[in-house]
Amino acid sequence: MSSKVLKEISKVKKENISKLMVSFSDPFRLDIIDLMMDGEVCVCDIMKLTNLSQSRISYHIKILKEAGLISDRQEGRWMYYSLNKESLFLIKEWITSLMDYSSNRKRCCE
Amino acid sequence: MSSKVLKEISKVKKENISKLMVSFSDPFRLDIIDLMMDGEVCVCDIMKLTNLSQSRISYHIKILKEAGLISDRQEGRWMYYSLNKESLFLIKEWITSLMDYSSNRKRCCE
DNA sequence: ACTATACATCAAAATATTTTGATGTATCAA
DNA sequence: TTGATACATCAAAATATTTTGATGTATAGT
Repeated sequence: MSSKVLKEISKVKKENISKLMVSFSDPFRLDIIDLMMDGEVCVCDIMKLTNLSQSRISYHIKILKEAGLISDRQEGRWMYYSLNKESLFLIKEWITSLMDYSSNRKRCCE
Repeated sequence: MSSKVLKEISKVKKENISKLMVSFSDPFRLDIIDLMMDGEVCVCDIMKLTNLSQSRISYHIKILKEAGLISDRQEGRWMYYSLNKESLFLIKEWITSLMDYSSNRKRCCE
């Protein structure tokens, strides 16, 4: 399967980006990400602010974590989650390279 | 449901971004997007280069189109698809605003 | 008018993701 | 050590997405 831009930034990164995009593809995850904009949040914060159930939040947090989008830090009984700037940078980099795609039009099927 | 950054860039744009992210969340769609990097492609091109079935490609193309990520142009029996720079810009803008999130750490649950 | 090509659309089946509710684990405070 | 809190994990159910194969539509060439 051809993959110009994605191949350029390596196979590993392609999988990273794929997971990051999946992270962003759910509206509840977008809301959770949005809550992390101000800094760290714990699951209890997210519960209060979104009315999602605890296990439901844990499920989405897990996906964000496995995508490398967030980091966690334990403090007693609380888990604090926050956004990883490196991951955001990776996506931005990819979007930028997509945007720089050559705009010269070609014909096909000839 | 709270949505700071997303709210800033309007409800309509939030839905746009959500759809764009869904577009990127499938590996085959990422491959199709990648093929469009060099300019326009037709379904037949994508078939040749990816070995996906025609209806399968049509299905994914439809999702990309509904997300506003690609434009089409008909020429005889062929449909030519290409990436929309505006959509890519929208995503980049969003990622950028996410990256600019304030890094001051807060406590919660107190 | 007939046939082939290029693609879209549809319904059913296959598959994947998400949600729920129950249970498990670690921490803390009394 | 007991009970409460904060969260993770699990299996089953609910739901959503994707794939397949068949059929439909428009265009083009003969």
